[in-house]
Amino acid sequence: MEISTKHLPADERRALTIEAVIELAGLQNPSKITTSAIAKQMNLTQGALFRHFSTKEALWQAVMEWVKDRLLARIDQAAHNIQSPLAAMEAIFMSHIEFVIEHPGVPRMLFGELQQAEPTPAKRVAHSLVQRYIERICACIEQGKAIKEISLDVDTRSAATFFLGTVQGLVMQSLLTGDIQRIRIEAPGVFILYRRGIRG
Amino acid sequence: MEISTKHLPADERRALTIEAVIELAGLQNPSKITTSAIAKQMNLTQGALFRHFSTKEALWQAVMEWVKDRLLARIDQAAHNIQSPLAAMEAIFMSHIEFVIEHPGVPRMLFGELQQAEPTPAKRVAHSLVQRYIERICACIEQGKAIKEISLDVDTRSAATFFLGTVQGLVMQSLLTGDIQRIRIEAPGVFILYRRGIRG
DNA sequence: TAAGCTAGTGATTAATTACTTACTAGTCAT
DNA sequence: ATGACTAGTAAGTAATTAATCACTAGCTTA
Repeated sequence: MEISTKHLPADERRALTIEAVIELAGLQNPSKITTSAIAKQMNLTQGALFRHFSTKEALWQAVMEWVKDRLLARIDQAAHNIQSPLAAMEAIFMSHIEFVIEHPGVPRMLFGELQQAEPTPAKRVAHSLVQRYIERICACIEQGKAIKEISLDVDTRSAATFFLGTVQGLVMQSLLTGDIQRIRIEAPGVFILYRRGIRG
Repeated sequence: MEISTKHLPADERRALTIEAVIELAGLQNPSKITTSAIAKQMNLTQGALFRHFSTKEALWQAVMEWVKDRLLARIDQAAHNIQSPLAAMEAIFMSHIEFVIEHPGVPRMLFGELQQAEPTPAKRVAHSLVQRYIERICACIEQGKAIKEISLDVDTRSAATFFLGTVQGLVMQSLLTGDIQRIRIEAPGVFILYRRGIRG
């Protein structure tokens, strides 16, 4: 239909810009994405971007907020209405993996942003995303302990960090093989190992 | 004694340059380290660097080679003379953690380099480092299976990826807290979880 | 001590980058 | 249709970056 229309309303253009950044982040080092590259990706001139985002930093912040909202919503929905904490964690794990497969640039941006020396606005958002994510995993683990599904001598916080590290490890693997789809196949096996590690 | 001597022999200067890069990588996003910043870190003019490295890319390759040699040597030595495969893996894990604490820039550079779109020389080296690392972990796991220390229904490759991911997760945690030392405290607990996951 | 080489300086360069601006095309309400 | 507003263009700017170069200080050896 309307492929590559010029003159879009501002909010649509903003949304498209964010998507363009996330797509590019899947193809190259996120911290090397230039405003020219973003503009090119969406058939726009470079200057036009600054009509919608006052600075590049503001754009990155918007991107991280998009990521935060979507990812947290996704895992919340995945865990919704699942009684068993362990089963909820498995659902969160798998939905996170699906999210990463859809948007391979996301974990790369997250990690890159957390590395930033100065506390940029985007880093702040990334930080709060990870913290909230870990809080939710911690809550599952505590519930699991309460009903003896999870071993009491597991350190909750360590196990939650470990959970996220597992995803990160799968992402690293995909960077090595260059094949993102593979992590969908490997993920269940890796989650089994994780579950055996914390089970009561 | 000889603090900040000028006019060093070329190989000493090369070594100091590599160390300067690794130190800076612990403080800021590795892909944003400029040649000026490196020179400043070692009290040298920017142009002088190019007497020792033909391009910045060549410098990065040298850095990754330094990392590869040191890290592989470290884990090999850690596993040396340990009979039990599981104990060897624990020794490798802990020595890797110690290495990361000494050089927090290293895992950040590794991950960043693997993200590079074009296959730069540095990326090639990073790639081979990770592959060799994983091969060694795979070998331990296979040995462990042979003597029933490790469960036979564990997928060797997944478990090896998982091993590295665990380290990566701890690094991520340190980026969040800003405290590298903390991972030394958390590491043993996390390894216990890992071991429980694969134990026979 | 003088010659010869090595390593460092400091100024310069071309390319790239985020951002600006003067102008213009497209859209929509009246 | 017209006018007002919105979004896009294209050219430009200042700052930063990797790399170069002419020159020089300082070891080393004869």
